[in-house]
Amino acid sequence: MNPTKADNLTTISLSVFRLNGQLAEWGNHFSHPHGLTTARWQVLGAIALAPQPPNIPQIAAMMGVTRQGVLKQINLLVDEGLVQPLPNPAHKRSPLYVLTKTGQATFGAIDDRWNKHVQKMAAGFTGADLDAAVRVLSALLQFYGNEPSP
Amino acid sequence: MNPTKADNLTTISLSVFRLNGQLAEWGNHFSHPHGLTTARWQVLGAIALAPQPPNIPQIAAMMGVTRQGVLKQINLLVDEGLVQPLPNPAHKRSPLYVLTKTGQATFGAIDDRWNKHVQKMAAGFTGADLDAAVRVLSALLQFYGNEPSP
DNA sequence: TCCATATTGACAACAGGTTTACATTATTAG
DNA sequence: CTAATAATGTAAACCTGTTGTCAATATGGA
Repeated sequence: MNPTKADNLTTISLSVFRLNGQLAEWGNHFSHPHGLTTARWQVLGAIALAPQPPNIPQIAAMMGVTRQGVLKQINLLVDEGLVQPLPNPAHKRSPLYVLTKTGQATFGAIDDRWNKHVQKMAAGFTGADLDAAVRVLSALLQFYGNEPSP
Repeated sequence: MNPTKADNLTTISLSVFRLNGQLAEWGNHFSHPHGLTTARWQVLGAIALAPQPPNIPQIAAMMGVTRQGVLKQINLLVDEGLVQPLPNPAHKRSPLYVLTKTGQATFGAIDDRWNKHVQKMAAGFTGADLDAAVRVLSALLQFYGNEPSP
């Protein structure tokens, strides 16, 4: 008998756990030539793609993690010279963060490689399947992001 | 302009990271009344659903994590009386693990609740979308599980 | 049988993240 | 303006998982 819709939701949940681990490991290898890890790459991306220089809580909100978690990576990225704190005129204790010249070059290079990678991968999928997967994952994010568990 | 297939793959990748965090947190709440965490629940499930009592490396392979990671949870589950080591006739140092009476009752109860949960959730999705999502995630698992990153 | 190899458990060190807690700074209500 | 409240940075403890390392046990080929 075919899997029910409920069975598929279980499969998807388990796949997310497993794929998270695989993606994080793959990302560590992928970003290693640039001197990054998956975590630092994501923080770099959050800063690079923000419409305005963000502070730490804004980066955390964008990534869906806690500000304390972001803090560790930010401090490392500042030490490494990829990210630079700007004085925040609106909040003396909460600097805004921007990429340094080096940070921009690094993120530009890895983002190019990533885009080439997904363009290659995309050939293996139909547009309809990818659209459906985006719909399903977005709905799950919406649900589990708001639902106070029973 | 509509997102390209490559854009959707990027969206899916970021969604997996974020959904992993949300699911883990939700699972901690969901399993808390049973005295479990998401991690222990998964280990319990791996043992419960194995066709034969597994040893630690087999559980790790089933879950896609390292045997050392499983070891920590197993030792806790044994201490809590949910899991029991059996002497392994085929390998003196590698016991097989089964659920205790308590472990079976606990897993049965939480698995029932989970199944009720996904059955409710399933109403919000079309069968076609869920099938497509399973296809996409399975293909990604296949790819990232085998690909030595460039 | 005996030895090289692989498997496995165990432990330590590390990475990434969360929670808790506290001090400092902004914001807002009164 | 002042006092309560919220937001933020910072640090420490913990959870989960990884890698690296070692010792003990199986396994298989000579």
